[in-house]
Amino acid sequence: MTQDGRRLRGLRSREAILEQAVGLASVEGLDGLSLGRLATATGTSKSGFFAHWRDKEQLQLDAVDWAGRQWAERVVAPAMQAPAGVRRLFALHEARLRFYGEGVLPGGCFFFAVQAEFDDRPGAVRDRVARALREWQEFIRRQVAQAMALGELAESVDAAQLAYEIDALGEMVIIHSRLHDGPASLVHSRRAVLQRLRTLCPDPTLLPED
Amino acid sequence: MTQDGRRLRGLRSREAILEQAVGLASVEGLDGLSLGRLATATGTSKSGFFAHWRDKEQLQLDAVDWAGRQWAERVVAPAMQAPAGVRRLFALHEARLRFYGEGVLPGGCFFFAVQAEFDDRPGAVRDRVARALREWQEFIRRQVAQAMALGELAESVDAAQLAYEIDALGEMVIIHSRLHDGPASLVHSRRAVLQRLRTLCPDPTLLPED
DNA sequence: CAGATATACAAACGATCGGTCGTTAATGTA
DNA sequence: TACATTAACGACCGATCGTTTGTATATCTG
Repeated sequence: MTQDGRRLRGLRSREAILEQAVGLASVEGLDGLSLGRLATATGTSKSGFFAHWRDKEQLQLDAVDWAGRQWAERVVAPAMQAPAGVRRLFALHEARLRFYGEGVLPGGCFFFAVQAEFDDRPGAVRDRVARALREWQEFIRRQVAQAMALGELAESVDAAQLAYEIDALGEMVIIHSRLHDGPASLVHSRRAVLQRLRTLCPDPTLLPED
Repeated sequence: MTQDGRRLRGLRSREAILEQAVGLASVEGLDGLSLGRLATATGTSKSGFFAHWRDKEQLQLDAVDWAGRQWAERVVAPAMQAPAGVRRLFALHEARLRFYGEGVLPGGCFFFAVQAEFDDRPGAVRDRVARALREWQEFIRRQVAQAMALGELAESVDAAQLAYEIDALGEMVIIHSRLHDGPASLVHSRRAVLQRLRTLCPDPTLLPED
């Protein structure tokens, strides 16, 4: 093996720290997360972080990337196994709800917490978050367009509009499930998207009834 | 006049401080808002706050109430002038979008910022926020039920489900408009709710076409 | 093996945090 | 008029914040 000592250990602890950081940030935000608490949670020292990152902002930027990769692996990738079109579109929404429902992150959703924190605070972190969310929104829009091309959605559909609605109904789960409804929010969100797609789909049998 | 001196001045500055606090909290959250910055913004001293509130949490609780009153005056009240039923329901959504679009609060929406901050943090503030949002959700649900009773919405409608969808599409505007789309988000949100209501309404002429 | 590099730490820095204390002056009450 | 209350302040407290410095050591590179 080429490297089994310092380098690998460094990578490992780097990954471990980022995982903890993303988890904690999903609860208290990326700025609300203090280096002191992160050190306690990872069982290391505050000053040790500066061997990996120049300052807190660099750590925040890497945390955003890490959360994006986690989302790609745990939400996007599973959904891509469904056949392209309206089924994949709904699989995407269900994978998202599963991600929330399983409590993968203690705060529910990293990006929700972070965008609420940084939407009014200019800077590199805000730009990185905005880009990630723009790519996600654009990804949904492409799935809608593909479903239209396959004839699985009415031609009258406005792809950007439908993508906006699906994303809104997904994002809303975090707010509602944590603050009052609990699991009822998941049901509402699932049903809303399902019925919306079934209405627009010439062949509703492609989708579950309920 | 019964009081024109110390008492009234106290009330005035109390209100002025709360207004500033709600505005700042819509940007950086209720906890992200520090007493030092609030003092600077209001042109007073930190220690002066403790003549009005026992500690920061009491100020936060009053800020939640103040924001709730502002919402009632600037969103609910105007919408109540529309005739009951599906028109009032849509007027409610439009009043909300107007509130956001006019930039009444520098951060867009107080409750959005605060619920993202406190949804995972037990305590009195979280409970107060949760109650306010539950009442708001319940208020929308009653408007849906009333529209159904008036025969302006199909009987097959699930009131809680529709209320959830309308609220989700309203809340989402804050995220999207601040982080990427800008005004396009307002258009998407308006259209989504309008078309949803028109589909469910036996007499779509009650609502604008677009 | 020698020297550079990478990982990690404890200790301390100035700044800022929420909060306390003592004081002053204006006002309301008896 | 005498006294209690209220609004507001400056000075200061201990805690915590992000960050810097210096140091020790394990690992790579030559």
